Amino acid sequence: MALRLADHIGIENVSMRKLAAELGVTAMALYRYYGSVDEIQVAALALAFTEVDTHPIPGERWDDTIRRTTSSIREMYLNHSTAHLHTVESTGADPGMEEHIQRVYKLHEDQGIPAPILRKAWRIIDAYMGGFILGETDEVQHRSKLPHEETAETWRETAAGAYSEETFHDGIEIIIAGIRAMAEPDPCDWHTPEDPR
Amino acid sequence: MALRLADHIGIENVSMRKLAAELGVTAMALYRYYGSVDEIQVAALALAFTEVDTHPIPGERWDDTIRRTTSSIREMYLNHSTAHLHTVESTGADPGMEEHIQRVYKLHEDQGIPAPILRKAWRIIDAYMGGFILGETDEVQHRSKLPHEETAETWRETAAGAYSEETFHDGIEIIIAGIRAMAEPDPCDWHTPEDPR
DNA sequence: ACCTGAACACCGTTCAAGT
DNA sequence: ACCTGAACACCGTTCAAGT
Repeated sequence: MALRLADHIGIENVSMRKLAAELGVTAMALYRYYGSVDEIQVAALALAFTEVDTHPIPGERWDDTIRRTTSSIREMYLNHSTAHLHTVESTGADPGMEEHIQRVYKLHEDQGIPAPILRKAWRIIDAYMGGFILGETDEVQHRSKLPHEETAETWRETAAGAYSEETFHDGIEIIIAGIRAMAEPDPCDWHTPEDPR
Repeated sequence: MALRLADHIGIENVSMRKLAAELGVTAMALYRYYGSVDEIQVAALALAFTEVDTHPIPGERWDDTIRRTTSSIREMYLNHSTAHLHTVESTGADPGMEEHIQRVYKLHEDQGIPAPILRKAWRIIDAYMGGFILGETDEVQHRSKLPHEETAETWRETAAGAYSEETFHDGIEIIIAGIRAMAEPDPCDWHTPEDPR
């Protein structure tokens, strides 16, 4: 499959010809199933997203759901860091990605988060995740070939060590705090309903 | 120059051969000045970043500095939205980008923000900016060719309208609020010093 | 010093042709 | 229905050769 090949050589190097060769077939045969090489890329990305933990946990609080799902997404990208999935330009309009977005959205909707809060929270988390993953996978990529000076200035240190699990959670906590501040005076005790049956 | 050509055809379509033709020269001549096509891309990105407003304003408060510089970066990317600069993979290690990072970092350092606060704030803002710009420029790109259904479900609406000036500022405000919460009980009255001369 | 031409090893995609 | 071969119009990059 395209994702396995991407793990080996990077998604940007998955060409019609190489993928076809891997499948023991000619490149042109792939056009029966995918319209272009970009379509194969977003299909591989959507497949990777099926590995993300988005199942509902009865009684789970909304902020714990955010911590769990965002961590799972980050881990998925790290697991496939050699595949450079962050370089895939997904419009979000393709069916595989839509399914994932819808699943997470429903999770929070069912928790009873008011729609305007959810909208704003969604947007900032989406942007933060995208940026963090972009930066972190790039850094994982280039870390080894950096000069790694001991006498680095503070600003350089900050820019270079910008990505780690701790940093990721710091950001998520800041955002959760910001959402609480935004929702005031709502006590924010939204949570996944207990299993009704 | 490469940036002008990128504005016309998109940076990902700026090839050695096309750029050389534009300059009335052969593609191979460019290798005297740039080692590869990727080098030309980050040079174009660095050039675009010189358009960003990062000058110090005596007396300006730290949060206003954040609002000003982040807005300016976003506007720069929007001004060059046809160039798809967000697709450029910059390691941050190239001289042009380093200069920009250093300038903004010093701005906040001179305001007296404590180093640990600045580090955390920098990281989350960097990630948020990266993700927002990635999402917004992609959306600007694909907006016209989306189905644009009137009967869209809420989740789809949220994902689609995720990027606008208002949304951008909402996110920045949430982050600023989060930084204040993180710094407590510090009153956070950091600001650019008055001109000493 | 600076530029060129030809070449190499690739791409994505189309399309008529095969079974 | 599904796959192939050949072709087209591109790439980035190398390198010996020109002035």
